[in-house]
Amino acid sequence: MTLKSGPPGNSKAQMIVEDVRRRIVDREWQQGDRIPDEAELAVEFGVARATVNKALQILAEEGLLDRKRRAGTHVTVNPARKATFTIPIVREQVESAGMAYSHRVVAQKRSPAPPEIASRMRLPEGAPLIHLRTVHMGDDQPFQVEDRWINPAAVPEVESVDFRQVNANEWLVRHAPYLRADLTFSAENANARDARLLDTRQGHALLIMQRTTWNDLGAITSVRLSFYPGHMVTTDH
Amino acid sequence: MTLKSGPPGNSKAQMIVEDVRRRIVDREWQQGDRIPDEAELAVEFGVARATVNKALQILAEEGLLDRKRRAGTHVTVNPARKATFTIPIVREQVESAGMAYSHRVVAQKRSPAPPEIASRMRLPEGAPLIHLRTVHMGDDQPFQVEDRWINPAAVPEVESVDFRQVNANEWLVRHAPYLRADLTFSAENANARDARLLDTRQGHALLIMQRTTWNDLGAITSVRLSFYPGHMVTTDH
DNA sequence: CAGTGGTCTAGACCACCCA
DNA sequence: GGGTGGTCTAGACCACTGG
Repeated sequence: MTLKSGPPGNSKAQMIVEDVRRRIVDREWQQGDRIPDEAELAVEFGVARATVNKALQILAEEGLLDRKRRAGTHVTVNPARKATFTIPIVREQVESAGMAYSHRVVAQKRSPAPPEIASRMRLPEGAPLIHLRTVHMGDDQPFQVEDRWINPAAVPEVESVDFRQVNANEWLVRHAPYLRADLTFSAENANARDARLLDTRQGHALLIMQRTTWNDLGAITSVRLSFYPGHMVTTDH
Repeated sequence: MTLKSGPPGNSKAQMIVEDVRRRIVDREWQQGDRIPDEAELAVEFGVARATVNKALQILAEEGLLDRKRRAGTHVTVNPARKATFTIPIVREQVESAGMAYSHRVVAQKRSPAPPEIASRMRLPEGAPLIHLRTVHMGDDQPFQVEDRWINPAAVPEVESVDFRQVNANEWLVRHAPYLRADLTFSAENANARDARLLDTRQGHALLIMQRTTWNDLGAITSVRLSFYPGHMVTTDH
């Protein structure tokens, strides 16, 4: 068999990905089955082994295949598949919804790390940090409350920035690339301050996204985003 | 320069990934800068161009680099980076927390698709579906409420399964591989039924995860998971 | 149109690990 | 020990697009 030229999957590797995925979805190859090895598939598809290898690695990353040396390639039994989503930049998010973006810094001060933040950033309790609280708005309606801690030890230039004038989110994105990030979703009832800042009722369920980033000097920033009630976060397609 | 053999990054491509990422984090290459082309880097690192290509493609997928033919490779200006997380299997999640898993099917019946579900599954309103409501428990405490709609048109075998005996989550995972999935996070105040099933107060903020999957025959299933208050979902590292 | 990334190939050697 | 995937290479041709 050769690759069907069908409604193009573009590259040969991509076409093999789609063909193999289809065989799995159609249960032609069932969960747990061992599939032919790379050399056989290379002959079947009429391509080099490296091309088959690339395709199967993509499917393995997706979680559809399990690959082991000597044991061969098997269809995953419990395909606990992965989802990806893009970490949004608030301003772009607001503007892509057709609204005018603005933000307001509610508080900015130096402050020693409280226990919870220190643990999340893996810093000693009481480490000197900068604490910011910002409201992000679309068409002057509150959209998201940002509660951010920044570690000057990891980003020395931050000392001289006035975040009342520059959006912290974007300044950090441009000046402090990170190596590693943690991201957590949860839900909380709006407390009095959240409710006031978001212009909503106390007790309303809020989607909370917490993110901490690190570079080689340590934690850069830890931020807790509270979204306006009803907001949804969706994975990429 | 050749690759440092350092505290192994394993493969050459992976070492190049780490070296380039470090140059960006150290701001040796700044946002917007054009970096040397593949051929130059291949010489610098002492490897074949294909190896550099693989490394740079990984960094481009991560969102750190922008690559265009003829224009070359640039450091992304707004690195809206991606996060991935693994879609959990409830039972494994409970058991990995050291608790005994059990589940209870609260309701199972055939039911025409209500408007919201039909739209989410891209089916005509009123399409014949199977509706399941299940409570998942750890050590006999409610952990998650699952509200699931299954489309027999996409998974004919489902007609003969008794989900009181078999966990729907796992049965589907094993018998109905999917091609595409949607995933959405939001927060809602517990309604009376959620509160009763989760053994908590009405109004408590719940993290909601909604997922819909498709194969080539159409939507397979759409499920709405309500987590016990305080639950967090975290990305992979 | 020419420089750059995208992809493929044939071959090679290696690393792992099951039998 | 031997079969399998993991990776690399040198070279080639192509596709896109910026100058």
